[in-house]
Amino acid sequence: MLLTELKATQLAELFSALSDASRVRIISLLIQGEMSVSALAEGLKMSESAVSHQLRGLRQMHIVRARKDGRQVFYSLEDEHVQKLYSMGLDHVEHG
Amino acid sequence: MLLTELKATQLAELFSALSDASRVRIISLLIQGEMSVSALAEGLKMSESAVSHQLRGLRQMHIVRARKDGRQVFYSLEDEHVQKLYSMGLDHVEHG
DNA sequence: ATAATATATGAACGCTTGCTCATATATTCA
DNA sequence: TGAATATATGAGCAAGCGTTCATATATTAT
Repeated sequence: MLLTELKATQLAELFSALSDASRVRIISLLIQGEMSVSALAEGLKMSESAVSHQLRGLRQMHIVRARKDGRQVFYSLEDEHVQKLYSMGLDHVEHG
Repeated sequence: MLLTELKATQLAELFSALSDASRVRIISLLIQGEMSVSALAEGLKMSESAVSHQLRGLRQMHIVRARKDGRQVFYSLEDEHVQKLYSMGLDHVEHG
């Protein structure tokens, strides 16, 4: 069926969330559970600023959610959709 | 589990295939069956050159395959993986 | 209040991307 | 052979992206 330009754009935006290695790695960590910005930065060996910028984008796409606790902010996946896309993609990359 | 940088990059490349509205629309047409470059260009109201450039990228990612017949080249999806990602993404975009 | 810590934000910069335009290659037809 | 058609390709350009660096904001501790 023919896609409207709007839906094509929305689909492209959704997949854009996973179209960068840094974001993929952020999501791979968040799949295991919520994590603070600095924990993500340390785990990924990225600057906290770079991580924060990426998280902002993911937040705006409603892919992650932020929970503030004291001066830390813990991020987690907003729903299971992206995780499903992630596993399906990983499966494709690993086997076949 | 922690992703290697290599796999994160491969995953990002895979999702990049669907991270642009033009490519999403190309794939939405190819899901219905193989199509020539000019038919794609007409259906999508894109220049044949733009379509051809995108098809080259998709070919290099092994997402589409080319079959030459006379002076036309018919493109089709190389396997069902991308189609599965596409439907899952579309599902997410359409019903929440 | 002041300092220290955690995160967010804006500007700037280099890199990539997707297009157009011109041109090249391949195939068919007259 | 020469013209017409279908696709591919390369250069160039504008827009977008991901980072760094400097700075701002919010929270906690002294």
